[in-house]
Amino acid sequence: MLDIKRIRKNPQELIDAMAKRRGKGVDVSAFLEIEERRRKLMAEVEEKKATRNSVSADIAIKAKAKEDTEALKAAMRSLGEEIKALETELNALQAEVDAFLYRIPNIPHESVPEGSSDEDNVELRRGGTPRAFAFTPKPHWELGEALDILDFARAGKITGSRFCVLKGAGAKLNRAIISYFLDVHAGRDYHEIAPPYMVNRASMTGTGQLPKFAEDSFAVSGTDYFLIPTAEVPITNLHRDEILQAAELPIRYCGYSANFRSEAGSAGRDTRGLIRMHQFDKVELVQYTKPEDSYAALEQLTRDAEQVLQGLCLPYRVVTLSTGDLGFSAAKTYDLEVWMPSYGRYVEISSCSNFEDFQARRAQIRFRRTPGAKPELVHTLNGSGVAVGRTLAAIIENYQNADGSITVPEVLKPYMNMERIQ
RNA sequence: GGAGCGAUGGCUGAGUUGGUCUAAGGCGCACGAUUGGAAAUCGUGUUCAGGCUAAUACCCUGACGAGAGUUCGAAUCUCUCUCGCUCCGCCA
Repeated sequence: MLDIKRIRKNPQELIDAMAKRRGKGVDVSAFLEIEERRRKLMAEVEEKKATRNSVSADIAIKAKAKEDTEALKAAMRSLGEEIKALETELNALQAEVDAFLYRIPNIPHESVPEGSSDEDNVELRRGGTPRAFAFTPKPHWELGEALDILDFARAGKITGSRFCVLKGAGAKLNRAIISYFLDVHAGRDYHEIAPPYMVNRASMTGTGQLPKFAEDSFAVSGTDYFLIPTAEVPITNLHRDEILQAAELPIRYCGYSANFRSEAGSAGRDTRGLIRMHQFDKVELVQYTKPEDSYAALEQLTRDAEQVLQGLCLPYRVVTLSTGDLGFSAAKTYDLEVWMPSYGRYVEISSCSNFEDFQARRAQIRFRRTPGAKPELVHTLNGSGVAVGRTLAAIIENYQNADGSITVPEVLKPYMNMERIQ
């Protein structure tokens, strides 16, 4: 959510930002008109309330002095009805203003390249080199099924499409990846969190999944809970409605969770393999920082995420998302993309974003610069560190051998107690 | 699922025969005094949001878990909901 005062003061900034995002235009002038009416009406209501408050105080004094207060009470009765009617109108306007504010995306940072889509993302750097295979590499779903470590058919039977059953060494490899990621990050000053996999509506609103993207999440029937689409939601909401102390910042968390996404609108895309699942594992990194530190933190967070790919010796690259590809809540995002032989290209495996105060304003996460100072909004950041399912796929493909076996990456051997999966 | 109790500021904790209550006291914190310096002590101050505004000044409005109601007036009375605790039941 953006600062309404900032929009009032500089509507052009918002108009320009929306143009850069190439999204459907938000009608800024219509918004400003409603907001103007809201403020006028609010002033009117407050004035009437001030009258009622002072007269009510008079009534108390007169009643004590045994004077007649019936006339005043009658006058206040009708004033009360007036106030009630105006407040109903005011609430409606407030709801309109809120609905608008909750659906405006964040303003991209000035360093974000302008563009219309992911084709305009800018490559920043690469790590490792795609392996030159002496044989024709197979996709991970073929290798996985042949080794009987991935079972899509039975997942389809017991649940449905876009689910997968991991078996034997596949399940173990998945577990090894999670443990390795957590050990790396928790060993570098990220406090480990094991969050709930369901959250309430306020949490989903706090990080920006609601109200605009309700169809992307799974709601739990009979409750007001949602399955988390990412651990970002519970971990960023950990400090919702809190005022932190400056000395506590930056706060750095890492956490593993399963993630659930409806993948509405992606029918037909990535239908084979582990790339696009309704349920997938991920280790997430989250930071809360002072505003002036957030862009340095974004660089660091991205490096921290990259480290596990380097550890696994997986070829990857880092791209800066263009304004057209930037997510709703983010001001700036770096994607980490891993080399996927079956796709013949780099595939997103992590998304590292600075949300500035966009989520903090929604979730009311603040801090005091010095004891007694006025609370200010923190900046929030997060990044995958990294997606586990896609890592599993990348390992299977990049570490495959001519005979269809998979060599276990060096750093995972201590977790696996095996050299290869065959 | 059943019964009972509770939710107040950064924290703790009064206030529930409705009326100068944003709300005592304490802790914490800030500033000052004291001190060679510190501790201790003393004094003063210290909620947040919105509106107005050049203003983080003044003034006005709102907020005592959330929402609705009664009333001239609600932390206080009524209803609904959420969360927490205790006991019972069930259960990995």
